[in-house]
Amino acid sequence: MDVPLPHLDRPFDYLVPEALDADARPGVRVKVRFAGQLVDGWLLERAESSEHPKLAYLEKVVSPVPVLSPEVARLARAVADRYAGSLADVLRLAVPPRHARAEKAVTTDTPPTDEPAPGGTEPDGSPADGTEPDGSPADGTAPADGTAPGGVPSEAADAGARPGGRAEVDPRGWRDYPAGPALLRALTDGRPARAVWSALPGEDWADRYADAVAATVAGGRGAVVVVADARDLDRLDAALTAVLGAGRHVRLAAADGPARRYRAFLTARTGGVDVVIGTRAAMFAPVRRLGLVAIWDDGDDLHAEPRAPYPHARDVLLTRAQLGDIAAVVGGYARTAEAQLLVETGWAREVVADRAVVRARTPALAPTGDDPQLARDPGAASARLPSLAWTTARDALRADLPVLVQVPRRGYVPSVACADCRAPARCPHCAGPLALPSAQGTPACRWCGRVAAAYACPECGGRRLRASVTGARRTAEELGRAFPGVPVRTSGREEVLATVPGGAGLVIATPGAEPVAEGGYGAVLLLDSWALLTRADLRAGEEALRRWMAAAALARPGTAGGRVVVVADGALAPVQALLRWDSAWFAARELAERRELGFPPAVRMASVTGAAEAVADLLAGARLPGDAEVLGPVPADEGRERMLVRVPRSRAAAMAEALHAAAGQRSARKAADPVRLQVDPLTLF
DNA sequence: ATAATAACGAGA
DNA sequence: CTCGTTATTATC
Repeated sequence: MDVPLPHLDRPFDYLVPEALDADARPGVRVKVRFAGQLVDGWLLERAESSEHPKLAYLEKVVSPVPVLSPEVARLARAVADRYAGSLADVLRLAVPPRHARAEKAVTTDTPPTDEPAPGGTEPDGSPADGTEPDGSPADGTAPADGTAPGGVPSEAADAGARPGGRAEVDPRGWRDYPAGPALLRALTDGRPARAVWSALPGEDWADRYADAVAATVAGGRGAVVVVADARDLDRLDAALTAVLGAGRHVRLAAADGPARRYRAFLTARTGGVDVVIGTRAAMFAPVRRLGLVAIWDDGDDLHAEPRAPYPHARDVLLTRAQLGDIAAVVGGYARTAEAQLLVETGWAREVVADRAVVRARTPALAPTGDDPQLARDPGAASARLPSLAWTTARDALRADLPVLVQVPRRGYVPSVACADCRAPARCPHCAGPLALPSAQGTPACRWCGRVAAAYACPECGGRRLRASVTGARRTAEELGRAFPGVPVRTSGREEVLATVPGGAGLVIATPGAEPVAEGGYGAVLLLDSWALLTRADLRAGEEALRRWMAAAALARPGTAGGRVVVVADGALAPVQALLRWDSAWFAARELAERRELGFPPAVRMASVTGAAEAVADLLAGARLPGDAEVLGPVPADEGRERMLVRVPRSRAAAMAEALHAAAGQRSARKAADPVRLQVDPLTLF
């Protein structure tokens, strides 16, 4: 039933009239009379009998095309359960709106097929097992030991284990990673390998993903690859066309428009192609014999769906892999704490290069203080640039190489940090972030609301606090004036450049919009790091490192003259991780810290947002697990407030179910005030 | 929205 | 105890 009300989140039985018998197959859209009115629905299953005494008849089959495949139906149910949401909400995300003309064009003579994936997907079965995608138990049972169910096999272990002379695929660039060739072989052999991939600087990630897809296709299976934005999609699209040839894959992105999107969706659904790439709209793409799901740059917040129930592309893909014995690759230049958890629980193996290879590929990286007084060079002074940054840029331009300058976008909420050592100020009680309600006010926790009157910095004992963030844009523009005669290009919100030519030139870009330079940049300057590092966000450090690595990865190797200057204190952990090009180290540290503080992904959290009484009402009705902690309330937008519920990961399913049931009780008695439920919200503050 | 069902209370 | 009325709940 296509109604999002949580108390109606279950199947309903209807009689199928004779006339609709042929068309009424599982997966079609239908219209039924429900509570006196016609509503849209999904035909999930045909059955001989029903428990229900008096049934109404199906009103209409909207289209005979069974757009909802059994695999996706099962996935959608699992995703709804994980995120305390309704199946109808997930299906709205999973199946794009129907476009009649596109449907006519695609479904001329290609009937959809529903063979289960070789891993054994049962149509309409209950969840395969109680394991979360990261290998931790969903409830109670002991965690799996080190033997990963589908880790990347070692070279020795799988020699000769391949079924009858399957095609070999050239591992190409995957040879740079010791576990790379084995990963590709596993994909070709149809084994559910699971990898967390740390890409080398300068790596052509799109080519590597194209290789992985080609290996999967060579083994007779299909693939879904999700990227964050249109630019990454274009790049992957080109790489796949080069490797697979044209017409072997489709792209699925909301930005491509309703008709093209639905056409691509149907092409995949009807088996016209076995490979779907796209933005997060593609995470539910129906693919025959799905053998690989992959995501690039899983730390990008575009991977988080902004519509209920707010699923994250990485988690949807991992759930998908888990349900269907499907291989999974989570890749990026930087590693997220979530990916690190997959590695540490043994659910996935890491695919990383040896340190020697990393060193050979990495540009020369250096930190510099952000004190412009030190700048002796007149150009540097006028640009308010640290001397090292200025000379590095000048040298690259003299060598006729392009220079990339990364400048954070304006508009970050300034958080409060220690004025002496600049450590973010955290609540002594719950470790939430402190904020200043007014310029002269006392700092208060944005989580638990407690006032931290006598705050003392745990790092240095300092008692003074400061709010950071300085004018970033202006610095970058002045930079252009510091190098007269050099062409300046900008890439940002309005206009995003995909590539720039190889000669001398300045490129000023906001994070995520850095163009690829032909031959690589001679220098990359990472400015105003404080704006990134002091953001009031749990992921500030991780996010800063991710953005720096994405920019630094575009520089030439140090051996070819590539240099990166980060204007930040070299002692800070994210800066250290950048200098050593070791995001695995940082992710492990980050995850350990979050275990300590009780933050995701070490625990599962949910936020409940709405009018104060509504939030209290929902939580009062929720039969939460005994070890659940309720934090808050803290003020949210528009006079609403927010509470956080925290449980150990082993109680995640129970918490989601309890919250969904409580929301159901509220909607059943038509409680007017809406309450927003978010499991693993992207921002906790 | 509407029908069923449960709850309630007045009158036989 | 029964019937009619009203609140509640489920909605094939």
